[in-house]
Parts: sequence; C-alpha cells; structure tokens
Amino acid sequence: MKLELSARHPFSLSAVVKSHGWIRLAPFGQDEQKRQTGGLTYVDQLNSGRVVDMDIREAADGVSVAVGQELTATEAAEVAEKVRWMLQLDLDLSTFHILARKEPKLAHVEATARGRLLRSPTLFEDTVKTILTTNTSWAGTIRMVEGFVSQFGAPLAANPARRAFPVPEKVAATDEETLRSSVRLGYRAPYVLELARSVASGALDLEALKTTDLPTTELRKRFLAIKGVGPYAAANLLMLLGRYNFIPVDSWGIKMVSHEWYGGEPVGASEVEAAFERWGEWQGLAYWFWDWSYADEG
DNA sequence: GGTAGACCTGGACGC
DNA sequence: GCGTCCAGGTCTACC
Repeated sequence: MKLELSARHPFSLSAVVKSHGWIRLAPFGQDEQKRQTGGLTYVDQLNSGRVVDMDIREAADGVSVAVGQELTATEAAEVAEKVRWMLQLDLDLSTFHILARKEPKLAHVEATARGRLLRSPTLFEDTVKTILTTNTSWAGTIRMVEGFVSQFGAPLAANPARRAFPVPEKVAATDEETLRSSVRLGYRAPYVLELARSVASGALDLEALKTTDLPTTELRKRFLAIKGVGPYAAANLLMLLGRYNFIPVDSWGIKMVSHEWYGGEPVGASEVEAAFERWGEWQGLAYWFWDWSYADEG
C-alpha cells in the first residue's frame, strides 16, 4: 500500500533525516541506498495492534510512504498522520528563514530546507530516547535503544528481527532489574520504568503535550517533573515540539561555543545561552543549525 | 538558588 | 587480561 503526502515548502526529506541522530536509533532504519537518496524506514505498532513497516521516500510534492501490508482506511489515516508528525510536513519556518538570511552562519538553512527535526510518532518514544542520550556516549544510546526495542517491541510478522518501539504498557509490566541488567540501562532503568508506568496508568498524558497550548515555560516544568529529564533533556523535547526558546546545552555544544567565541577557553551553559539569546523564540534552531567553525565529529 | 558527590557504562590507557 | 580513569546529564542532600 502506498500513500502520497504533501509537504509545506521548502522541504527536503534528506534534511529532516540528517537533522539529528534519531535516524540511527531503532526502529528507524536506513540502508545504503536510502542513505544516498535520503529515505528512511520505520517499524510501527498501530492502534489496532498490527505491526507495520514503512518505507518513506522523497516525492515531487513531499513524500511517498510504502507500507508493507494492506491497511484499513483507519490504519492508513493513522500512518499518514504519524508520518506528517514525524517529518513535520506542515511546519512553517518562513519567519526563521527570513531571520536566518541575514546571518552568514545560518544562510544555508533556507537553501537546503533545513529546520525540521526528525521525531518519533509518540512523545513517549522521544522522551525515552532523550533520557537514554543523557550521561552516556552516542554508542551507548544506540546500544540501549536497540536492547530496549528488541526486548519489549512487538515484532513485524514478516521479519521478527525488526520490531516496533515498545508501548508503555509492555514496559510497565517489567521490572527495574530487567531494565538494569538485561537491557543495561544502568541507573536510568528506574526513570524509564516510572515513565512507562505513569503513561500506562494514565497518570501522565504525555501525548496530550504534543499539541498543548501551554506556555513554553509551563511545558518545560512538565518535562522537568519527569525523573531523568533535566534542563538538557527538557530543552531537547521542547525543540522536538517546535518550541525553540531553550537550548539543549550538552558537552558538545559547550565545546563548540568555546571554540566559536572564546578561543577554546572553558565556558559553561550560561555562555552558550548568552551566545544565542538574541535569537529569542528561535534560539534553539539557531543553535542547532549553526555552521560551527570548529570541526568535531560530535 | 547553588554546589558536591553519586549514579552506570563502555572505551581508552597503562601495566 | 586486569585495574584505573574518564566522559556523559541528572538526582539528592546539603548549605
């Protein structure tokens, strides 16, 4: 089954895929051919319980989504809605692009259709993944997410090796020791377990925050109330929700700012924030897509 | 409100 | 092969 979805222009699927590291985390995938064309794959468990695989490619007016299974009308609508969300197909970045034209370090943004961030279909998935990026190497994040998905994700019938991201209920039913020792989440295990149980029980309606009109500072407080989510993680989640008032400052960003404006001298989070303060409600995006002078593999 | 120490893992390094 | 050190954000206790 194939779906055609339009995108607000300028749009580049490749730019979305390369926007950050999520593409390397299960159940996202990208074989060599898709790396060259900018496409991606994703395995998802639909509300009906069925696990489907999506093959997403750039098309004339947006993207085409090939689903490996025949879908009901309800399922097809769900897939379309999720892909629109994941790729931010409807996002209007024209104001940011106008501002970026005046800054040489951001002049590339509009021409290359950058600005969108790849995100997961659910805020639960993005929150778990964000927690698993904290206080570890990128290789560690990949390993933890891979273990988490392979242990608790529902398998694709045609290829059980490929699995969807676990639903909260499945994770909630496990215990901390399994998450620590088997999935090797370390001290993050109780954070992920508590999050899953809060969402599964209905105590925390995480998905409602995707479209809430709460002020950004209030939304940030909601994220900071989640165990394992601190200033960096909260800012990262806000970015994914299109709120760019806070910068997800991590050690890499501190290093970049240090070399960009302080001659490599030690700086802290406050210097990073000060460097982008003038960008106001767009500061997170300005930071994210800044053309850094200092070369680093990040 | 600010700060020190603990948390957990894997990789780098020295022996 | 083994032990030690270090990097990576957040939490808790304490001031």
